[in-house]
Amino acid sequence: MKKPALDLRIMRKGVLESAVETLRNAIVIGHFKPGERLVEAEMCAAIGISRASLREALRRLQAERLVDIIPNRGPVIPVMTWAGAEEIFQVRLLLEPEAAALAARHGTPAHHARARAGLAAFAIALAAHDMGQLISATAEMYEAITDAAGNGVIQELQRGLHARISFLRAQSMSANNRAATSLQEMTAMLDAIEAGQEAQARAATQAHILAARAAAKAAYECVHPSPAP
Amino acid sequence: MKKPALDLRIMRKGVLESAVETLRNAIVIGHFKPGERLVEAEMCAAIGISRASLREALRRLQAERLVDIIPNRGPVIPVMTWAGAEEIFQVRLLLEPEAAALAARHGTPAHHARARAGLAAFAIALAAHDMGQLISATAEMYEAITDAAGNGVIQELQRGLHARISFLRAQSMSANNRAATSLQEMTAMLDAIEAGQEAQARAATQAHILAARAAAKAAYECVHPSPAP
DNA sequence: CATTTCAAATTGTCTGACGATATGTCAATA
DNA sequence: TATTGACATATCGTCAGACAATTTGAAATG
Repeated sequence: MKKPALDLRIMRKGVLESAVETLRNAIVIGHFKPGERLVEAEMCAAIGISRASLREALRRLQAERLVDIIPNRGPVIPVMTWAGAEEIFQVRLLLEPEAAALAARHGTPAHHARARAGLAAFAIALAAHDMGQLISATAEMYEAITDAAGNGVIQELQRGLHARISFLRAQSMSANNRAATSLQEMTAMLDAIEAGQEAQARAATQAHILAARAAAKAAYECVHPSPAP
Repeated sequence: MKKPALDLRIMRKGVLESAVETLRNAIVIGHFKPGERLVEAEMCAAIGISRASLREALRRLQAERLVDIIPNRGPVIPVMTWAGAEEIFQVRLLLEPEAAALAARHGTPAHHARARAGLAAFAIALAAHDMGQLISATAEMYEAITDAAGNGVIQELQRGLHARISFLRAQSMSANNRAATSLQEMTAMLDAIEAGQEAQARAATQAHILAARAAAKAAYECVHPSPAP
């Protein structure tokens, strides 16, 4: 009994783990511009870790497709074409309605509460125009839903897909009043899930994704003015 | 003009990249037992690279869920429970029939040829009882199909899911004469895809996955005799 | 037999180094 | 002027070695 006793082993993350989270968050939030290079030395200094550790972190993010590591050029924030984004929406269209249906069938009150909390946070962030919170609240809500669905693989894939289009989401959210209608759609999803109505949950989720895709496309084409050489 | 001139820059993989492939292959083939620890020092010696490089490789594989890295214990081959495998089949059931349908719609003769070649390799490997070739041939065929489908995200996810259950497949293939019937099912898939019959391609793929799941379950329960404490 | 203590094994992280590759600069040339 | 070539700089790829922290198995102890 020589240890400080109060070390409940909770939250003992190593330098590496924190670096991954820090970087992932920075990328998802949009702190780096697409195409921007991440010079290793600079990152080391910024985060305060050694190059070896940083590179390990980058490998993880590379596998998550959150950074591109170009041989002999180093890490780069990937540029997302609209075609690429559309592929992701296409997959979301396959996964998430199913997840919603599963959640409607297997969800517990605890899950519903958590999802509602996420939704509430979303509403608050919406009023506060806090883009960062908006995104993390969305993530939390989906986390609760996929948790309720009971399929860890879907959850994991969903997480990855969302991360990849997060900055697109940020744009489409800020543009228009997309976030407001998004709130309504998500509310409909949760309503159906809580009511245990699988078909309706599926439909609501599908509608939500389609709307999100449309908004994202609009936002994308706004930022990327259709070029003509 | 000091370089060997004939180095068209094609195929210039670094130590790291090759290490990832080597390890991934070894794991997928089943060269390591589930739960087995991968001691870094040993791996370095075996592959012939530095610890730094090895750890970077392991991080990639960790993100792909092909190794578990337990804090202060190091890399471990993940143990796949049946529940986990079933989750994967559930997701495959969502992705692959759709991919087959897309392939039926967009596939070109070149794609079909490649898929057929993969299938042929599968048949050969089947006759030769070469498990390794059996797995890589399957992978090649699916690669061609998802390529034809034209959705890179589906392809990437599919690749990852297959890798994860590959060793399970190895078991179910060897057991029974699963591989033989599998060959028939895959032939049916390709037939439908080449004929451009979307609905049929979807159905055939679904049937194939369901059969594979059943076989995998049988094989799993055979290896893991239902325990009773 | 349960518990404590200790030493070996292994990981987490850092530092420093060196060749290889890419990219920008600038002069020489057609 | 535009193209080419040569050089310098920045950065990456990879390695070797070191040291503290942690896990773990075994010996020692009560």
